[in-house]
Amino acid sequence: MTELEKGPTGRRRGRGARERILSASQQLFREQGINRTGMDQLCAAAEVSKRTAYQHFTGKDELVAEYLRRFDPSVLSGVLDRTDLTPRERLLAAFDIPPTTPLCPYIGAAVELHDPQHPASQYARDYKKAVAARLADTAREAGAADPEQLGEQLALLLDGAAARTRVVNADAFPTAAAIAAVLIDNAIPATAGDDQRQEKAAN
Amino acid sequence: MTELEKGPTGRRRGRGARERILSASQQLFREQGINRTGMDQLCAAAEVSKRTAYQHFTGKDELVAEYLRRFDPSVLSGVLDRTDLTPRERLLAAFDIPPTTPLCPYIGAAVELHDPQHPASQYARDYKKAVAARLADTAREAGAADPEQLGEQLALLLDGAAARTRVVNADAFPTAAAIAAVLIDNAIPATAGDDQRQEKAAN
DNA sequence: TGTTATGTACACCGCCCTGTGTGCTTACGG
DNA sequence: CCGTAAGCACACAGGGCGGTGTACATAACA
Repeated sequence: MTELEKGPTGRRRGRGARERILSASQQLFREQGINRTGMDQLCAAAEVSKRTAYQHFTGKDELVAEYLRRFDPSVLSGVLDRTDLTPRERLLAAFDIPPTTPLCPYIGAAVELHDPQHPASQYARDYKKAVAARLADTAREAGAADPEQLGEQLALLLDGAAARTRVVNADAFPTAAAIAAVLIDNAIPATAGDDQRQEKAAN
Repeated sequence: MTELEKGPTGRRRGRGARERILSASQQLFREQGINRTGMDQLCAAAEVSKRTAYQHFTGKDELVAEYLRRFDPSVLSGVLDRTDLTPRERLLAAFDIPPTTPLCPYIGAAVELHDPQHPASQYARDYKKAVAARLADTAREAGAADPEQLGEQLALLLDGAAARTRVVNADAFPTAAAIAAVLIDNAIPATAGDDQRQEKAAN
């Protein structure tokens, strides 16, 4: 990526600086955090002059908010939209995250910025609610008795796994997946599933 | 508080500056975060000269680490040590946190500092493991089939509730408590409990 | 009483941060 | 080919940060 594709729309004549900036943000904000990544370093990594960066974004705050908006299609939605899996399998697949992912950036942004009014914090809040809603949708599709509750529970498990992985420095997603399996099997009436019917002590 | 009690041990002749510094840390680090709280502001709040602060702590890093060490006895241990509750009730009581608590400071520190080698991060890691161990002990006492697993699961739920409460800006501990109830009832064999024996679909 | 540990007041340093001002170069589109 | 918008290089402002040096005040204890 970042191979100076000048942008899909045809506008912007030069070499797409904005894309490079956002691409570098993805990497640096994840690796180092938001507060510990200066604009100088970020512009250097993006091979963009600082002046140009501030012509694309009014300030770091706006850049951070825009950086957060670049995760939507990729992370979770892809899993929940897969049609080759049963709804129950999709819910469980949400916990099969590759061990490379360091920490949910939304949690990181909310903690680092520490201001609920910050646009990035607001977006993080919206996103988290949207994830819970999507999980609830899939839960409903899977025949859960109380889809909203199950969606909220699974969202909490995802957040817990992300946070605990960060703090303890060990992958906590398998534990979360085990809990999710119990919750899902408990929430789906016995008649709902077709092939997915193990006993609840899946361990 | 902060009424210049000169310290219980009798040592330290002046007015207890160290206590005031740590007391102010508790408040400011929680309210504003670590990175967003400068030493100037902290010293002003503690009514302590900056020079004195740096005579008590070699640097901000050491102060942060010491600040984290001031939670141990109060937060969770108190609940798990209560003898007037059954082990199962104690496990559930861990999720009855007052809505005042903003965020688990250990998660906040680990995210803000962003360096696993930082002494405060290491202490946060140790503490989180200790909490899981204590939960496992209580789980064993409650007769759980796999106490370590249940302890780790409950710890993950606590972290998830804390993180999600912060991001979504709404209390997530009731949801976590509901999950905990399911897990506990699933993990404890039917013959173990005496009075604590409801069916698993507690909802 | 005097010594010493403790705390204070205040100025100061160097660093890095976000953010700009100015003038120059490049690439695209007509 | 030229005009213009996009990008670049560089220096700098202004401020907050962590941290220190110096000289002075006070409290505890001998």
